[in-house]
Amino acid sequence: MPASPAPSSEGTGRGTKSARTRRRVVDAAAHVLVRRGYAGTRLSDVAAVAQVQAPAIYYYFSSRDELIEEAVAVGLARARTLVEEALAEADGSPLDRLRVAVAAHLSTLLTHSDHAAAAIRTVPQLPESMRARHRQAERDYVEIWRGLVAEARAAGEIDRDLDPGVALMVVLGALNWTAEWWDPGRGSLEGIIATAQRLVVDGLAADHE
Amino acid sequence: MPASPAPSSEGTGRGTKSARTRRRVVDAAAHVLVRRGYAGTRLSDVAAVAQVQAPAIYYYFSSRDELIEEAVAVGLARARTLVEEALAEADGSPLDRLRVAVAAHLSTLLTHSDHAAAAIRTVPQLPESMRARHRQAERDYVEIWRGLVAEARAAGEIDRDLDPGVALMVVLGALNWTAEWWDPGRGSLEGIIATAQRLVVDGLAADHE
DNA sequence: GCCGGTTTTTACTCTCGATGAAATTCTGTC
DNA sequence: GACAGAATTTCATCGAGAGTAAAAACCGGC
Repeated sequence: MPASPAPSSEGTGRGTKSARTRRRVVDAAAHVLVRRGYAGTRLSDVAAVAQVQAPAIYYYFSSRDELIEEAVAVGLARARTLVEEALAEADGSPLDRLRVAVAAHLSTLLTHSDHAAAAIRTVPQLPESMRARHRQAERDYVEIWRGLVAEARAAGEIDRDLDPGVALMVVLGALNWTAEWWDPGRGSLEGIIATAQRLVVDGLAADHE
Repeated sequence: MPASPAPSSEGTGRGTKSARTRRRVVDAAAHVLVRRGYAGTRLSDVAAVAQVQAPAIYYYFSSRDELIEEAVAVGLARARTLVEEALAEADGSPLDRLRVAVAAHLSTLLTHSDHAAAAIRTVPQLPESMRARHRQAERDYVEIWRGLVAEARAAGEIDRDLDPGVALMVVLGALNWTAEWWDPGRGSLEGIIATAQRLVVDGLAADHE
């Protein structure tokens, strides 16, 4: 992979130089992970993106897997935090809160660097041990959503005929998959969010007659 | 990857022994592709699943990439064929036809071996040259869906406020992502299909008051 | 039970990429 | 302006996995 200028926020942030390099490496790992998958993520590529020599990575991480695991974990944590923060400020009906979560999830996924995307799209390829450690975090995140759906359902705002568990996964799928095709050329982020919100809410909403 | 009994239809089918071995290899490739991604697909693993020695693969394919490309192409072609067949028999409103397509797409993705899933989930990781060749086929497939949405829209059955292109991708995402989490333990295939149909159609449907 | 073609195997090469180790350059401190 | 530690590099090792080559096993006629 040809060395490219290095994506997003890198190097710019606060902290010691060392801390910034470290962040650059993790960001680069996420960047490569999203495009090449777990097995395809070569340290040499990560290094090129982060603008260091490959062995330098070992100053910060003791193995390739450790780096990858951190990149993935950071992504999920970030998504979760942003969604929780957004929800904390949201009042309104349960369906409104769902709308807020949809927006937060999408904007994290599509703009906040490649971390969230790496976390979400790479997981299935991770070796089992790593995946197991990740699973709990994943479950926790889905739990937030499950809660939202449950509230909405309790409030009678959700179609009774839908299996809430399945419906939730279908909805999350719709959101997650956007990372697969969206780029700013395909329409504005706001446009996607609006479309997704409408689709999700109308899809879930209790019968409309 | 420990040699496992070999998935689905393999070896069973019609044709000369040679043809059956070949099919087994392609099926095995799809099987591994789905779980490990493009870079993670080792011929030794494919061979183990197909129950041959790794070099035997070279009797049928001249390179690893050629094998992978075929596995992916077969998957997409299969999905397309099944959806087209299902649509050919479907009458009813445009939204009904969409429902039919949703069912066909999902059942291909979730049951007809790993091919379709490999085709859909692996593509983004493929090296550019291979991907380019695949892109056209992919576009053709999406075109079918675009047509369905357009018809429904023309018939006034779809919410005018939705951007049809974006909405379609969101819908396809919801369907494609199911391959990421579904297994028979999570509910019946029919259950998923029903939920997805409802969600998709209600999500797209023209305003309901 | 022998033969030419087909299919599969065993034994071997070659390259790439993770990682290790030592050498080198920075950086701030006195 | 020399020193201790931090950060990073260059050089070297090593195993894994793609691909090759030649030998072996299999298979349907005869």
